[in-house]
Amino acid sequence: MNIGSASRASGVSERMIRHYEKISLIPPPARRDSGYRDYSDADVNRLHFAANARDLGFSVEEIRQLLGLWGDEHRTSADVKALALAKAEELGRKAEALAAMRASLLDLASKCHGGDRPECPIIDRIARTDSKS
Amino acid sequence: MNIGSASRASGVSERMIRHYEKISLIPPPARRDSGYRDYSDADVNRLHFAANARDLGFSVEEIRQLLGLWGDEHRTSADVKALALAKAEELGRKAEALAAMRASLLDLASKCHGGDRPECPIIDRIARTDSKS
DNA sequence: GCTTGACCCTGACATCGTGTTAAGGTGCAT
DNA sequence: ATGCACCTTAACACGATGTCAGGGTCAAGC
Repeated sequence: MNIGSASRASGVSERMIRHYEKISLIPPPARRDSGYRDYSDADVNRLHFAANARDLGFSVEEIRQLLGLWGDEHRTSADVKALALAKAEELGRKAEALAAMRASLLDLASKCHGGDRPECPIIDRIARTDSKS
Repeated sequence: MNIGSASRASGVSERMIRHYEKISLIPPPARRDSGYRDYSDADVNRLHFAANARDLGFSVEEIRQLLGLWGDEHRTSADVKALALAKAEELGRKAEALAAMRASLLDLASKCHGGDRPECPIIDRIARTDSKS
């Protein structure tokens, strides 16, 4: 299977397939005489696994860990669970940070009449030297 | 004022002050005979404004817009409010996406006993070809 | 056989915000 | 005058991805 088909079958762009190969996230596939990459079904499954993990917010290095655990006879489900919970906590922290920024902006906006005069508490607040609200 | 003092006074790292100058986010400061950058209080205020906006989650290009509005005699507070509300919405969308990923992970983890056996619904789910839960 | 268009190859540059490091010049206090 | 803290520019790196350029390959239709 050529890279284009593998890309469509796995949901990973051609660009990223080549990238994952370069950083050894996936093993180099077979090559035809022409030099074209030739992917097996197992290769495509691996790519699909990576795409799914990426969609769950895992970084490339974490995907590397997960790929190592995937199909490892000696893995324990505790290993995987710990990874998932740690990632969940990290995502939670990021989401909270964004929500806090959003709340600050909405608070500022609520104090701004929004008319065509220049007075604007948003700008005033951003310009303040004593940073905190 | 040298760049180190300006950095401490504004909360922008020296690295980023030079970067902001290179991308014309801030005007080039005066130079001493030695070539050292020499910042005025106005320069520092501008940097501080940028730092505050950055902390609120604005991108460099958005900070450029805000700097244009800051001190613009003809600005309307509606301009600024629209920018703030658009940014708040964007932050909200990002936060929701992270929260959704987090929920998926927690859901998977709750179905994983976490013991020392290899059975693991997390891995099984990530490996599935029909992506969606 | 030849052309055409779709596909593939590698390599390089861009993004965004920031860190780090290297190799050198300056300013000031002892 | 020595040393240390500070400044200068420039370059390379991250992480994940896009895009472009300049080429080779393959299969189908003429």
